[in-house]
Amino acid sequence: MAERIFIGVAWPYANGPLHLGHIAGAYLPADIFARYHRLKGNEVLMVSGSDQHGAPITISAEREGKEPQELVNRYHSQFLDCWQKLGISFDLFTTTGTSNHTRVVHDIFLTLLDKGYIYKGSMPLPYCPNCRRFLPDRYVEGTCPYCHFPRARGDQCEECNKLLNPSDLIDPGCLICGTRPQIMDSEHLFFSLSSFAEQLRSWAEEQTQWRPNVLSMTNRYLNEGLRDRAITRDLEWGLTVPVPGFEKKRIYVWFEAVIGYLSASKEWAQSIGQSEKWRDFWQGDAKTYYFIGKDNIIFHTIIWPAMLIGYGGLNLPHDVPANEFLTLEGRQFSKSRNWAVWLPDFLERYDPDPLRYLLSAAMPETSDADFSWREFARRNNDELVATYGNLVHRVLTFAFGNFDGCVPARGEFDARDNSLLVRAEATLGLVDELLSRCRFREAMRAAMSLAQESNRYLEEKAPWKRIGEDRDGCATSIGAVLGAISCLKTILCPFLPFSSQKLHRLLGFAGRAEDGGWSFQVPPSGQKLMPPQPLFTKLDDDRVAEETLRLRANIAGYL
RNA sequence: GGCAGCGUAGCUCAGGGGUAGAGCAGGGGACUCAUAAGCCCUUGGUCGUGGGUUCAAAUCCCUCCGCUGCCA
Repeated sequence: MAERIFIGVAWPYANGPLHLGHIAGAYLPADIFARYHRLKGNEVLMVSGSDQHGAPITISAEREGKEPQELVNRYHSQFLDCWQKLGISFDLFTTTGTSNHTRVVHDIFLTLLDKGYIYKGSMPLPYCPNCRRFLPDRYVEGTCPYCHFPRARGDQCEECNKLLNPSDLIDPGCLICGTRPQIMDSEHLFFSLSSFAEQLRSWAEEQTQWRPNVLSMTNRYLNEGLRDRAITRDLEWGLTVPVPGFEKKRIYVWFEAVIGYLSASKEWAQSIGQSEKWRDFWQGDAKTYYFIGKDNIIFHTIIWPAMLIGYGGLNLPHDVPANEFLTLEGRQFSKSRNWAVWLPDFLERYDPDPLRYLLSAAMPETSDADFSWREFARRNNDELVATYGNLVHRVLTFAFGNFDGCVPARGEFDARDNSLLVRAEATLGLVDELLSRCRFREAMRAAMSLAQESNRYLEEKAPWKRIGEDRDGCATSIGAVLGAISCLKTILCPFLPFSSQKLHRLLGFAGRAEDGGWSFQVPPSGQKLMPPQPLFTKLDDDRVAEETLRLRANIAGYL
């Protein structure tokens, strides 16, 4: 029976390009999961969008002398381009800048206000007497009390990474004019997170499918006690507050961004002309998954669920398979230090599937994982090319050259032939089970071990020897191994969609590799093969050296 | 500073009270269809340190060291 699967993916912040850490953390696993479920015949809705509001955007824009909207538009189109090139198959990738989003956010805001979950209060905040405005944390700069870095921000010191309050800073100043801010009370609206403590706790206790890191982070937060949070800010850039007296304030970005999952679903439904269709994915027995990095866990297991409970009538997250972090050559990715492999840059020079392979095989599922160019080249050359790519190539060139470019007519399978095909079928089942539980690394390993088994089979059958003495037996072996390869094509579809499509065509199939669904498609005898081409190419050591040098050159400019 | 997690073969990691595992790298071999790829065999580790519980600890508990994250 077909299931309905909603997949929400973290909303990238539109003030800078994406790097490989974002992909490994959320976008790739979400896409693998979505493609897998579509292959299974399930109905999938995968959405996300650019997060366009908040102080970091206005600061970046001011630094570049641009309007926030201009900056945001640039990164949004860059994101779209990256999804297309990397094969991240969103059903909709929108933005928080749509009128639809505002409408949905205001609806939730006003409903929570009506129900008493949002209330007025005041808090002491830095105020610049010269600019005559309250300053968001990031608009206060001063000397870090810990490391004495002279330009620490009011929320965090970029030098030593300590979290700060504006009042911690030595000699604080307004980021815009430099005037020393005063502390004044400002009226804001608060979300009564504490009202949901009991409901959240009993709900979280039932979520045995969650990963240990997600469970422990959530429990720790619940145990510390939930505090109400201010959900408005003294900013101009952002969503308006639909409450009289708050015309000059804006909704705090984390509060409205998570609502994007719902507003994007409604926008998607509109776009296909069935405006109520979003309900299929938010109500009833649809399952809801959120793919995010570990820094986002509590927003998806505490805050967003609290908002959903408060609003009522919508499904809570079924699973939040948060990944740990990807490091780069052993160090944290850092935007401010330019220590990163930027995705647009990467995709200009490399194909998507080798990256998808590496990040699947070394996904930071249970602990942090490291990306290095040397490891990328090694896994590409020694695993992807040598084990899988070469298997496909050696079989296809042999079949194409010896059997008139067709899948040969085969005889009866013997025990060995059958054991290979049984193994292929079993791998299809194993990967199915692993992917349904979001075990990506293990699933990829299972697929690769089928490729190894196929190579082993070939050594045993040695069709290159038998072609002269036992042409029929040889044809049968080639038929069996073509079956195994065809099965691999399907299994790897979620991970390596581009090369699976290429292999689909090379095997002589028409249409799309996904058309057959999650099933074992054996190429029929007589099917015309395409002239073989390698699926992947090797990366030589010079490329590794060149890329590593490029990385170090980038960071050198910032030290 | 508080709280979690991690530290296992040269590298990347899995396992998790009962004679140490995988892939890759290293060494040897047979083969040649294939992107000098693939296949077989094989060398590597007192499982971070010091204690404790147990008949038995890499696995449980505590100390310490190192790394990472969350919170202040």
